[in-house]
Formats: sequence, structure tokens, C-alpha cells
Amino acid sequence: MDTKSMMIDIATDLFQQKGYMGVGLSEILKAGNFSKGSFYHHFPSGKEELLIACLQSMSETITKDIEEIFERNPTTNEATTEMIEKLISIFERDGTIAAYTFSSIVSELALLSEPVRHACTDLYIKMQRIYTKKLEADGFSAESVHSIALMMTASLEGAIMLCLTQRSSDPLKTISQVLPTLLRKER
Amino acid sequence: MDTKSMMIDIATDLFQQKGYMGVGLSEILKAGNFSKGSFYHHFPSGKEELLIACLQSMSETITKDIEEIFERNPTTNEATTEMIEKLISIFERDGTIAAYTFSSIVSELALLSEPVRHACTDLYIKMQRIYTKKLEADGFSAESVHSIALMMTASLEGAIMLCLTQRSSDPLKTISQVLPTLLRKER
DNA sequence: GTCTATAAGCAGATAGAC
DNA sequence: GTCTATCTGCTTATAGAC
Repeated sequence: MDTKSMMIDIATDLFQQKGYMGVGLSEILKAGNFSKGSFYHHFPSGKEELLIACLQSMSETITKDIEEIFERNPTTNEATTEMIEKLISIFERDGTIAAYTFSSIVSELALLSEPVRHACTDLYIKMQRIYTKKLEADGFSAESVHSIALMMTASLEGAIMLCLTQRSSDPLKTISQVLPTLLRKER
Repeated sequence: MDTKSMMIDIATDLFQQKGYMGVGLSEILKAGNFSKGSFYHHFPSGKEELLIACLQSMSETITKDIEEIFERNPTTNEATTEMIEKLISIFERDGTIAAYTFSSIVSELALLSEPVRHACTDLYIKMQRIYTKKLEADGFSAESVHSIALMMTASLEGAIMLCLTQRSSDPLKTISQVLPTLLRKER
């Protein structure tokens, strides 16, 4: 594996644990035994360029993962349940949620940096596209599809945040129980 | 108004605009024409102590505000609609949401600092307590009350985050349309 | 309670040898 | 492509006069 990819991998890990601002460049370099010279060769414009690369890599992993779940489950309802169960088991194993969201890493930065903001928007759009497709296949009406997909994204994102701040997986568990209410077709 | 309160007010404003890490201490002092000496007299343990004071002040404002809305509206459904409308008009006026959430200010820090994490948890608990009370008055069953209140908090929090990253009030508008689905009593 | 001046440390970034 | 040594600027925090 080449140096650049290794840098991205190690940095992604650290960013997920402590957030962008919580990790110094030196910490990343030390963790992977990289030198400053080598780092600035691969990321000439520095730490934020590295972050963007990490976000892109995460985005790919996340969307691929969600796509698979949504493909192998018959309905949105079942896919959602599996997705959230997976998040819960990750959270209970690692004590943190390293996937399905950027917000814990960059939410402050998203207020300040346009490239970061775009990377976030991009991920949300991709996730909602997956939900939308499945909801349409489920037979939901065109108008309701958009609303439900957005509600799924928002409540999931909010629940992850609540889990992280409360150090408990309860919020995700509750959301998982409530979401099916929205996915009943009698509307 | 005393110096300490002025410091809290000015800092709150800046933190809301740029996040905790995005605002240096010197920026705060300059904005209010405070001196370092004066600042460290009032907040001996520094910037994080100031942040906690800001979070507490925000928490009071937010909960009082929500409480009023929930008191003057007959049902949870109507109160929620008014609350979200208010958020939307704030967002469309200021381009940011300076209330009802800490997450854009501190989400990264909440991973690192226990006092900050507790301040966040505290706010969420208070908000959900207000929702819960109203839902009970609406006649919802004891079990469903907890789930719905959590779903309200999570989706609102998530929608605010989406609005901020997408620079659009659409997510809040959509949530406002979808939430009533959860508040139908036929469950 | 407030002031100025200064400290001490670390951040991200650069230069130039190899 | 990688290395080490260095630079600059900024951060929070302190000391001590008024």
C-alpha cells in the first residue's frame, strides 16, 4: 500500500476518534511514522487537504456499505433496521460511531470551510439517493419519498449525535423502533 | 450589565457563528474590548470555563423559549410546528441557527471534554422533558411518549445540521411536514 | 477589577540535503 | 519520495503594576 493511502487511513482513524481539530498534524505523522517532508509532498496544501481526502474515502466506504444493505433487503423498512443494528453494534463495540456520519468530525469546520461543507452535503445526497430509490421500489408516492428519505437522514444523524453525547446506544435503538411508523404506506 | 455577563454574551455570539475552535480567545477579547487580565480574573481556568458558562446561558434561553411555545399551544403537534417555523425564520434571517442546538458549536469537543458533554446531555434532557410532558397531556401512552420525544429531538437536531451544511431551510420545512405523522394517535 | 507586557508551547508550514 | 532542521505565527495562560 502506498504512503499516501496509508496516511489517509491513519488520519481517518484519528479524525473519527477525536475530530479534525482534536488531532494535530504531528500526531498523525507520529502514528504512522511519516515525516513532515513526505506529508507535504503528498498533500501540498496541508492538513485540510488531507481531511478532504479522508472524507472522500469515508464517503465511498459508507455509501457502498449502505448500498449493499439496501440491495439485499426486500424493503426500506428491513434495510433500515439492519443498517441501524449495524451502527448499534459498532457503537457498542468501539464506543464511537466511525461511520455513516461526518458530523462528529467536522460539524464545526463545516461552518468555516466550503470544501468541507461540500463534502458533507455530497454524502447526505448520496445516502438519500439510496433511500429514495428503495422507497420508490416500495411503491411510495413521489412526494412522500423525498420527505421520508430526508426524515431518515435527519433522525439517523441526530440519533448518532445523541448516542455520542450520551454515551448510550438507546437513541439509535429508539429510532429504529419509531422509523417503521413512517414507512407504513397508509398515507 | 457586569463585565462577566458581557463576556458570556459576546462569546456566545461568536461561538455560535464559528464554533468553539473557530474563535480564538483574543478575538473574543477584542470584540468586547476586554483585557486578558480581566478575562482570567473572571474565568480562572480559561476558555473552556467560558464555553461552559455560554452553554449554560444558552440552555436557559432555549428551554425557556421552548417551554413558552409548548405552553401556549394546545397540542404537541401545533407547538412543534410553531417551534420549527421559528427556527426557519431565524435561519432565513441570520443564515445560521444560533439556538436549539449546541452541536454545531461543540460536537467535536463533546468527544473530548466531559464537562462539555454533560452540558449537551443536559440540554437534550430538558428539551425532551418538555416534549414528554406535552405528549402525556395529549394522551399518548407512556411507552410511546418516550420514543416520540426522542424522535423529535433527533430529527430536529439532524435537520438543523442538514440546514447548516446545505445552507438551505428545506430540511426543517420537510421535517415540519413529516412530524405530524408521528403525532397521530392511532398507534 | 482591570491593565500591559510577556511567557511558553505548539500549531501548521517550509527549505534544502539526500 | 523521504529526511531533518528550522521558521513563523498564533494559541492559551501568567506576572505584576495600577
